[in-house]
Amino acid sequence: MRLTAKGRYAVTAMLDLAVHQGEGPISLADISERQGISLSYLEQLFAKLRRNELVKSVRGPGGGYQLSREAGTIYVAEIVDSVDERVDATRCAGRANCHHGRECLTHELWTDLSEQIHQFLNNIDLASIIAKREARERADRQRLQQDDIIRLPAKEVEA
Amino acid sequence: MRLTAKGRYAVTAMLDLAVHQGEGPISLADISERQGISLSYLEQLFAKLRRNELVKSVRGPGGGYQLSREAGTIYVAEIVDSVDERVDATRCAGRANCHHGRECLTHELWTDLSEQIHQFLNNIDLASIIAKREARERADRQRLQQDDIIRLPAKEVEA
DNA sequence: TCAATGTCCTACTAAAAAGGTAGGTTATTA
DNA sequence: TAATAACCTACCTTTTTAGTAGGACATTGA
Repeated sequence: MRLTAKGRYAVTAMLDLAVHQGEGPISLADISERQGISLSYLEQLFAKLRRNELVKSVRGPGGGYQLSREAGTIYVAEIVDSVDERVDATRCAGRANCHHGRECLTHELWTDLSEQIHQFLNNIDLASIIAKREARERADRQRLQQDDIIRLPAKEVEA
Repeated sequence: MRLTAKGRYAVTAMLDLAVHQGEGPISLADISERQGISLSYLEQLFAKLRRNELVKSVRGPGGGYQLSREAGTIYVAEIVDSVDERVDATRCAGRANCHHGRECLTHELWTDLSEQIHQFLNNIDLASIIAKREARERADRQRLQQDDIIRLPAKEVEA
């Protein structure tokens, strides 16, 4: 599991699509402007996202991209994997200095951990990221209203 | 949160230390041989790990490195952060095209997610990675013994 | 029909990061 | 005092990142 700027761009762009879902196809030019990612770079990323069937495209004027599935069924791990194409492995399998069997121990520990991270990201879908944020904003607004009504000193509200 | 080979090397090396904890200082040469990471590269990584007080060193013959704390109190996120020194930000804060406020939405969604990942890795300590593996191995061994005794067909055991 | 708008595709490139070399100095031990 | 191993700095090669350039193809609407 790698997690670089490339993956971040892809997730950000997919979130952008999710947020504007239902407004018809979204052009990469729009995303480029909104998210500050170069158009050509987005094109390369979306070529991969399309090959992995995470988005579908509409060509021609008024065209653009849409999520190919519901935002609630697209998981972060899929997105990251699509654009990052794990060269990975790096296993000591073919290594000369890894002959005693027990030596591989921590290598395997790492792959175990890596698998945990992957599963974690495989449980976070686009819709829930958006929902989580909206819930937080609602809570923030409510807290502010309470402040207005009860006029608690700021310090107590913090806690 | 970045997650590259660099971070993997660091975590792997730290796991190696954790596994050999109690055997006195472990030299980087040992880790280099066991894990297949170049000595000089390890030196660079451990300079950072030491600055972040995750390991302590003993110089001279018989010297090496040891975890500065119990393996159960060292978390993966700390290790990754130590060596990866997030250039990060990449926030649109100073961006020209990010003026309408609402435009930043997905940027913020990403940082939210990033924070989630960070918290996840901040809850996994070295000892628990090792423990989890040992538990699994015990389970595997027991299953094998059961096979021996009951002689179930392999297919049923799988399920 | 044709110009505009978009995806789609390939090749190239500048800059940064990853990963590794080289060549030391310093502290410690036997 | 020789060997060991941390510690430090500068450099270098390769890979990856992020972006450019230039176009072909599909679709729309004027």
